[in-house]
Amino acid sequence: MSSGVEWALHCCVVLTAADRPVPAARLAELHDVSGTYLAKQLQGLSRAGLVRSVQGKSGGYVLTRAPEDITLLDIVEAVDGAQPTFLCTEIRQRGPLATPAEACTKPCPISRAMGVADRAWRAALRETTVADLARDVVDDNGPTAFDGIRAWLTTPDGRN
Amino acid sequence: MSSGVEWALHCCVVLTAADRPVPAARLAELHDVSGTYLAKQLQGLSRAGLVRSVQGKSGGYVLTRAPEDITLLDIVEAVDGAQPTFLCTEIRQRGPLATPAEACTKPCPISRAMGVADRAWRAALRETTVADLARDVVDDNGPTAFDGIRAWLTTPDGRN
DNA sequence: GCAAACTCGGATGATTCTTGTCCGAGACTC
DNA sequence: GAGTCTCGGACAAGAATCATCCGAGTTTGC
Repeated sequence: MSSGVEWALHCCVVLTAADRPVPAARLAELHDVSGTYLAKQLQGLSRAGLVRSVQGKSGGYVLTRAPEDITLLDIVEAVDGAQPTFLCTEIRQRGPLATPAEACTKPCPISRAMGVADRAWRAALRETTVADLARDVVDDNGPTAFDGIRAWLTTPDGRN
Repeated sequence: MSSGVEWALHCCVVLTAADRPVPAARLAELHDVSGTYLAKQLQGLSRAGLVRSVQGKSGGYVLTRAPEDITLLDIVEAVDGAQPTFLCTEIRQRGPLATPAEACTKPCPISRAMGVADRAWRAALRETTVADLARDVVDDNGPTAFDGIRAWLTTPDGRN
């Protein structure tokens, strides 16, 4: 799994605390990661409609939905793509004892079993929302956890 | 997910039908894949103890356990490694507002949620055994499905 | 109304991991 | 005891990720 997913997840959580657009560069500085590359992940979130990009001088990214309506699966699929973890290449149709194509009406048993596991994984990701994560953060770090972040995000531009 | 996993899974299923060691090259020919590379995956299965390698003239690979005692998870972890799909890089401890290390007694909420999903995926893979897959194959392709494979596998060496 | 500055977005290159290959060590057969 | 076939680990090529740059568009302030 690409590490860009981790960055995107953290960004979505901190965007919960922001009440105005936050530039990608600022999010990158907060997490101490490559700003230009984080921008790529945010573009993915933007294409998926999870965040809205605001251009111009005081632009940046804002969540489009309420945190309770954004699931982990939404973010993972937005960044890493929605393709299943296991891709069946139909090797049963190859080789000297290949199964004829007309007999392959349904996916092969291996593909089916992997599909079940893939759906279980996605179902688990769908169970957790960004709001849940934000609540866990305050449970872990205290109710003032986001106050400092909100203040830092909205600091005009001065080096802190 | 690496495609070597798919090859290894198919190999384990067909090894169910073999009653003597099958060389890697023969398994590769059956599936029409790179023999030298398939050998690499089989090495992984061997290290994990799922198959036993027999050297010498009539050597090859044999399953070490009964098919109903080999789960999909065993094979996936043997080939792809047992590392979790999501690796937390602890970016909460980086940047200007880094969480102090002494406050990080437990994994961050994001890591925990991803861990839940990862365990759900693995639990699903643990539910299916190689014996289940073999049974599904005969359900799909008829009771004689493995007869041809067994005969072909045990054909001495002649081009068929 | 206009210039300027700041933002995102897609096109472009380096690095790491997967994919694919090779040859040597060891074991069984004859 | 020689030969032949097997696996096992070390060695390159290709692909995907990771990282970067510059241009298009928008808002801001004058």
